[in-house]
Amino acid sequence: MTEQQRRTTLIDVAHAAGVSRALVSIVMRGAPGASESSRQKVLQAAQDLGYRPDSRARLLRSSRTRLLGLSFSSSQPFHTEIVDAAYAKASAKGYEIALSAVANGRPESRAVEALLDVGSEALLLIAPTLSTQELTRYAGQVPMVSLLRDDVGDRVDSVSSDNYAGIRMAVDHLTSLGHRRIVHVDGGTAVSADQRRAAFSAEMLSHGLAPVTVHGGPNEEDGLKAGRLLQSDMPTAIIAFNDRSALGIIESLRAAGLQVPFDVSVLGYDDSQFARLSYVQLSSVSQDAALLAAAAVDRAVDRIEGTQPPSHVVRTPHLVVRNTTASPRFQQSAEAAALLPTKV
Amino acid sequence: MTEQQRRTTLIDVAHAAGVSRALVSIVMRGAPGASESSRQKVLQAAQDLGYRPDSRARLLRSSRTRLLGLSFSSSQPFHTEIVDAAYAKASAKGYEIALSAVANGRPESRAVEALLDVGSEALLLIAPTLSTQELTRYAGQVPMVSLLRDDVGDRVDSVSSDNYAGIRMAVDHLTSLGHRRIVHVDGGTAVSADQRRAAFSAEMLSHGLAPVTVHGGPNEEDGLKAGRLLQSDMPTAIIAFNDRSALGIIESLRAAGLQVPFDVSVLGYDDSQFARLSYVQLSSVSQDAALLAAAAVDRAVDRIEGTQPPSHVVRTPHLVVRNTTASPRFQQSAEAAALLPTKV
DNA sequence: AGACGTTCTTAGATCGTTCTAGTGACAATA
DNA sequence: TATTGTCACTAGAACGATCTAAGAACGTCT
Repeated sequence: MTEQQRRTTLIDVAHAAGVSRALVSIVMRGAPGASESSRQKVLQAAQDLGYRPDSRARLLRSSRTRLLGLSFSSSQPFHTEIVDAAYAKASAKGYEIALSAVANGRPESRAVEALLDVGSEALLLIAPTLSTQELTRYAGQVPMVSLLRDDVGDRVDSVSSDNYAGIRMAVDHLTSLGHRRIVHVDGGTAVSADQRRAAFSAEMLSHGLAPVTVHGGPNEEDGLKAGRLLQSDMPTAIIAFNDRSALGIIESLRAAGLQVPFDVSVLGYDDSQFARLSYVQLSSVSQDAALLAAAAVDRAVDRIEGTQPPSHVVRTPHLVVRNTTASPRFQQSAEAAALLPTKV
Repeated sequence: MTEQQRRTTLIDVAHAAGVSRALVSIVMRGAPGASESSRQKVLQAAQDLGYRPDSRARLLRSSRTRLLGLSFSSSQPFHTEIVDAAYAKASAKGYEIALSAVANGRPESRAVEALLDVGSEALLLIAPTLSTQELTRYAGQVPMVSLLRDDVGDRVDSVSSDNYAGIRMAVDHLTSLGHRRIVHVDGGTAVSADQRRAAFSAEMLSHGLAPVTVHGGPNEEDGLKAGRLLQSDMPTAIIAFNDRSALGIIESLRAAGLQVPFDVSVLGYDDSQFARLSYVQLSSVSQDAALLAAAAVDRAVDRIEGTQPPSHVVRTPHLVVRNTTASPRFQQSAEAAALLPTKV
């Protein structure tokens, strides 16, 4: 048979079980008000017919889809780590996740509208690039939670990681290792890049150090280019905008015959899969994707089920020290020198 | 106002424009049967009220969602390249894409059912791991297209890349460079791994060479481990299961002080983003994600809109030679030797 | 026996669309 | 003038679920 068989509906099940539609509905959604015997009868019939409730019809009537819309950027592996964690958390709370990717030629607004069309009860956006105005407009239709970005106005929830704290940890870590010439390869126009750049400047100044920032971006090639630029005047430590950039930077150092961390220390950001690869072992500032995602799902569900106002959750990241950061060479010799009596 | 405003519906627009629901419906879906003047009136009213049709209701009635379900594995960057291309193609054909990820703790069946619940008219599965039986069962409900895997029974469409041809190209390329000791680091239990392993054996034998295969897997760590195993008896060329594995292999060679491609040639598979990174420049067998995705979307739409039977499309991959393959050293000296008069 | 309270069950309205089968109006044809 | 045809428009029934309100059935208490 080539033709697609008609979908089995409540009515079919009701017929088979010899009861009314309404009773089947009650049983299917586990509502109270059905005797154990008829419950069994109905479940059996549903099972036999392979019945699956039609979520469109269900939603149309009840305006509940138990669906959370999640938009992410397909080119950012770190985003997919958040996606994974969000799935787990949502499913634990009895929600499904509808995914929509932001890709080349597919702006965030398209992604958002696709998610709304499909019936999402709340929207989670990873590092949204929409203007606060646009976000606010969408937030009128459905609760919205922004991940990794917190300047989203007061109608939109946000769950983000404290970029200032993260950069502070990074700088503290490196200075405590003895580094003084530290460069930040920034994220260019990426979300959070401004905050991290500002945080870097502030933190370096507070250590009495010169904050040198070079232009970078969110991926390997950006890091590679920035690394080449630094060739002529190499610092002893580099704080990258993220792990991918850090990989590019490390590669440029390798090409220049420099060893990490012996000659130069490199610190990433995100603590993504890359960082954990056994041959990379990148020291990195972890935003903990899983916790971030879980918090965002919690927020979304709270907003859907309660009447709480939007809130802004900021998590403090933590530092994961692996094998790409160490004391600078000159520092070691300087320390050695310090052990000697000072000859004026 | 904290409360969520009620959705604007056809009725609201009809009121505002002073016409009937039905006419608004006609205008909104661009159907013939409305005068230009009232068309304008309705569009204006819809615009003013910010009306967006409710796809659930629309679908419920018309059983058309113009939605294609696409499942992918969140941990495979190559899959997200396909996702990107599928979005572009689908949107060109007037379809939206519903995404569902296969992740840790989220089996493919969950992903598939989520896509069905949301109203997908056809399903595209990237490298499905479901049994042929299960696939066939789902295919009874909705057209299904398998990507990158072709042994899916005759009820399911498939769009795949010819693994035999791909491996043949790989082996031919390396042998023509002069390699004779070529090892395949396989994909373990991954989809397509069997075919590539078999193809490798067949092709090597047809060249009169010994087919040596070592156990690997689909990611960097797998490649790394396999590379270490090879240390004791290093071939002159390695064909990896995919690019990620190739990266791990290269890393293991680097660690052992071997240079690619000077000491050992390494060939990847997929021609993914990784391969194209300027500091990697991996030679690789390209399956051309964009074309594969486009073909799969075409198939799905054909199945939805026509009554064609399932078919199996097999595309021939092509080789992209970059900087990780070259003639082996000993071969060069052998060639040099060949130039000399043979001393018996 | 009748009134009453539970518990189980059902009819019918409803959600926001699309679709079928009309109704009117107006021009063209006989 | 009556008939036919076209075109713009509309009323009302779907679609497959949920939900409300009300009807059976049954036991318990006066």
